[in-house]
Amino acid sequence: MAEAARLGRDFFAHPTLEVARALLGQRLVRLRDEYRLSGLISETEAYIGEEDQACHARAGRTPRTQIMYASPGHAYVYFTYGIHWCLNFVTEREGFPAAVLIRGIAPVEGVEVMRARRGRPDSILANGPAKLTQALDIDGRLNGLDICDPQALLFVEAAPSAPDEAVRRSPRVGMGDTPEPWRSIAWNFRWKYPQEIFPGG
DNA sequence: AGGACGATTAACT
DNA sequence: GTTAATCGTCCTG
Repeated sequence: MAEAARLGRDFFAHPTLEVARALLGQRLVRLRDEYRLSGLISETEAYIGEEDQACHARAGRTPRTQIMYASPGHAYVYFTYGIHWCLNFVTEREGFPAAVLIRGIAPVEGVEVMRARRGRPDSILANGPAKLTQALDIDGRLNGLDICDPQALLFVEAAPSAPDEAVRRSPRVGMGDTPEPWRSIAWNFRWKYPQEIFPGG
């Protein structure tokens, strides 16, 4: 089976809500020396501009948010709660801070390695933003990576998009004291894929 | 310089 | 449902 095409910059150079929706079903791939880890993206969330009071860029350009102002197709990997790493892909255009948070994947390749890394049941191997980064060995070393670079060891491969009837939209998770309308706006996208194919989604 | 809190998770009761 | 873990980031003074 030939390697599928990596998604290029054009895929990410669109309105963030469109990119977040289009990513459902695409294959997130992490290459290591000896093996390949991958999964189909099952949940995403959009963070759009300095006005979005849930977006890290609400504070403007800072050392942390600088990468969100880069050209689309860059990885924004941030550290939170003193423990966890979360993965985003920069969208839209250079100079405008926006990104899609990857919140879940359905493991496909390297499941044994993910099991070993996570030490948890398969049903909850990678169904959370900080779970998938642990399963795929993604951390701050990958912050700022251009995932459209053909040499990159983290990228997204083209795959059939999730069908419309299986996509659900809801408010973003973990909004805490975020003011309205940002707290309740439905910028979370989830693929309700068949349980019999990928338990735990 | 100090403190509150976080785009979370897992282990409790 | 509640809470600890654990520290970078950002805001206040």
